[in-house]
Amino acid sequence: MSSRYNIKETEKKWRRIWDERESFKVSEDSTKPKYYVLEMFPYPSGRIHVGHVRNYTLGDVVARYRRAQGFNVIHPMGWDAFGLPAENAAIERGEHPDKWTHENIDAMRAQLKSMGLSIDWSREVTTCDADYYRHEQKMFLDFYKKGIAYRRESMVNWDPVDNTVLANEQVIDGKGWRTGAPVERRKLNQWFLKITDYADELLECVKKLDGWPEKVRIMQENWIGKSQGVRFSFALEDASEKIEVYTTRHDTIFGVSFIVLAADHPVAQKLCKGKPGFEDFVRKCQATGTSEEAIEKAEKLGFDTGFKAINPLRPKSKIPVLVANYVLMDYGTGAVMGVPGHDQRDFEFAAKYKLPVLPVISNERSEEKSQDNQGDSSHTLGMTEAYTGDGIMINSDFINGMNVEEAKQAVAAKLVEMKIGTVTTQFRLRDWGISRQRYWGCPIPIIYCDACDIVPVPEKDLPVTLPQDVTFDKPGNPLERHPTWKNVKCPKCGAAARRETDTFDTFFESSWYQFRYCDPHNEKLPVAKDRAKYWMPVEQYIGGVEHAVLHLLYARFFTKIMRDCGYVDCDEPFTGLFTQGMVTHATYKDKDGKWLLPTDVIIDGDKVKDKNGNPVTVGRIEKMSKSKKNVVDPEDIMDTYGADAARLFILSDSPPERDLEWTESGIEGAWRYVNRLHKIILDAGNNLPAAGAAQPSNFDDKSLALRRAAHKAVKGVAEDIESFQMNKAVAKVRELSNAIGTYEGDGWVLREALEVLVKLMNPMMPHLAEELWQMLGHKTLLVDEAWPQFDAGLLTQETVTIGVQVNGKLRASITLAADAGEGEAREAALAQDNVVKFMEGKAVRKFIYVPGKIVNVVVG
RNA sequence: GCGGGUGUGGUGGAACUGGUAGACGCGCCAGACUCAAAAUCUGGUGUCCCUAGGACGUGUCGGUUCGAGUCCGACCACCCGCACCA
Repeated sequence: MSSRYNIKETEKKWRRIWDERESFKVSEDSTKPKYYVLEMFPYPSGRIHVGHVRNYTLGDVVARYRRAQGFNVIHPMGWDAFGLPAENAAIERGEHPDKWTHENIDAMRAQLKSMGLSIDWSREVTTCDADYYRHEQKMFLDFYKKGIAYRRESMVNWDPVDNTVLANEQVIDGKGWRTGAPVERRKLNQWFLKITDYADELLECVKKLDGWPEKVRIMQENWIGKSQGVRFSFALEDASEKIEVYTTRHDTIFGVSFIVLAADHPVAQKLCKGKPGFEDFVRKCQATGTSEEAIEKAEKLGFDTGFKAINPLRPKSKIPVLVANYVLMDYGTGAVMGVPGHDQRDFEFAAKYKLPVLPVISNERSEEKSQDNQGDSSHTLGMTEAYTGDGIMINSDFINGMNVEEAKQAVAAKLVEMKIGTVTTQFRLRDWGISRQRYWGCPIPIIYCDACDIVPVPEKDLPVTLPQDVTFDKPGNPLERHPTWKNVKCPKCGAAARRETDTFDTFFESSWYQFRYCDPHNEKLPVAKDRAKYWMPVEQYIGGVEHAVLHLLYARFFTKIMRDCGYVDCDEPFTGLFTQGMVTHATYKDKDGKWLLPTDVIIDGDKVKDKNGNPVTVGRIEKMSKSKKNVVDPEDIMDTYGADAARLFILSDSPPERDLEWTESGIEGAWRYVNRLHKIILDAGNNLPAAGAAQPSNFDDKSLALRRAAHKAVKGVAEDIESFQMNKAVAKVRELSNAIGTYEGDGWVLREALEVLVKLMNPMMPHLAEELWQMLGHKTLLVDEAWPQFDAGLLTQETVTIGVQVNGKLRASITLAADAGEGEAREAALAQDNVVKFMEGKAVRKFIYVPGKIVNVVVG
């Protein structure tokens, strides 16, 4: 007869029961308030990692808690199944992406199920299946009809050896990851969605998303980057071309000392045609990858066109025109006015190419260094950086003496009056490029015909499915070289035509899956309008901060264009958002400097060795990654300690928004606690009155104290879960179980406390809670039980102990009635020996009493 | 480079809107049980001087306040994102 808790069997048993009773299957129910809990769906890489466990545990706590609160909770799961890793697996191991992906999904589904998540698996979606992606092909055609989707040229990373497009991730130090060849920027015709048309709405709405973390809202606002500025042109001295620039710092127009153009700016191309060295320079510019980071970090390079531009407000001054690698044609006008005195990037460029610095805003530093600079200085005036703050305009003609804001107004007015400039609003946000030159994605339903140009695939021919017979033996897109797939007849004229061989960016799939879960088997529509109306928006979305900008912005945008195409009646997909931190682990290296898995390391006190007894170096605690081998396998963990212990540990130590350090001792501690809880109920079992027995008429002090603890926990745990402070919720559950563990007294009170405990721990450790609920004699399932109610009368304290300070330093503490007045507090405080001692006989100058908080006696 | 964040004992963290810093864990120490060990249970545990008590203490430096982990300014360290990884 073992009384020990059989974790594996018990957990399996409850999962089977939930499954049999379809406990988590939901449908629309107008009698109940709905609650939509969604975690970012996983990419099916093959195995779940601890980051997934954290994500889905957090969501499950919320889902189970809301369900106990009486909500009709929808909590679905699916697979973000298109993407690069499947193609890499195909290249490396010869496995077909479809097979590889579906096998991974099966493996990961089993792993996720073993976590005991309260998921409605009947709503599972897989984005690489045609019954999912057919709907986005239809939506794309609608976007095209409405002018939201369009085609234009844009830059990609090009590997000149493999003759293939590289993802930014595949560019390492400017070189292709497989070939090592220097990457080039190359122009390609690609599809875009006009997210810039929605910039204003996306900006205005994000400001109102008060269920989102402030930091994410700020990041999105900055990403959209609305600015007010002026667009105007510089004429050239010896050429008829004009150079249009956009600037938000038109106040510094008298400080312009050069103009820079993008290498592929039409004016640059024209002016420099045939100029010695220009072709080389353009090639050098194109040698940087397309990522903003790479461009910003690259050494600034310039090429003098030899031409001079004329400052429209100071026609006498002729300023050099250069071509530079830090200006991009995609941004603004592809030309920038250089103001090295007041822009750090321009300053660095000027310092390197010995361009003059003309300070036009006075501040302490510039006043010392430039007395009366009239605009022909040829040095940096000893300045070490640009001055970007406010100040008084100097060396600036009619705006001298104004501050920055006044100067902006005056210059803008002047340029408008002269009819050479316009005041404009500009966004940093660029249109969303959705074309990918890859096989494993959703085909773009477009046909190119020599006669009819761009022809949408007729709706009756949807979905355009991926051909299965593809090979990955050569670099590049297999669709491109498929013998038959791309050759079709033009739907309009019947002539020979070609399919688009690009596929969608995988952000396309993840931009609307939240809708698909509401109606996952609908064959006609992405989602029926009324179903979306019932379930949307998502009350609680949970995922990593790494998605703070791109995925979340695209999903918000997609919701708005689906709305405008008549699919749904929803403005914002996610009203509540929580961004979790990473999971980290210590790193280990053997004596040869090779990374070691935590399971290959033996820690004995402060000695760390490998399996052969060789010393191991313990490195920094870092984000779990395969490359550093500092990973633990959730399946191993759940096998050894059970899902509840894994869930508990994930929740207990760190606040969810911060990084979580996975430790062996931590998971062991959680496991011990799971067993301890089981033992507490087991020990109490026989001494308890039956469930539902009558409440005694009065309680002794000990009983009252336990009741207080239980009711306080009900309130506290609910508050903590709602504010996502799961670590505090766990601490409160532990406090309650500590109080129960030391309690000896009335059985009714003990049962009350135990039942509260079991209900409070249920969202965190659902298998154990269900088992304990049964051990307490209940026939119902805990998943169907309501969250306990607390008695507010048990939460108020009659007396409080507060600190007494003398001149701000704590000297004593006093216990007072909670509603004691200042007189009582003063009397009690001044009666304390230690208070008298530190007053040193001096008079009370000020007496501060904050009821329930503190007394501060100020003397001297 | 630009944008966003984090920093509290040996350790993960707690501290409500400025009011007794260290809840709850992990680790460690001591005790109980045991022939012994493991497991379990009980107690202790910021540092220093150690005396009932005191001094110091929330990344660093400065400020506001009767009172600062919390507010303000400057700095340091580390982390995340940067549009084709998802």
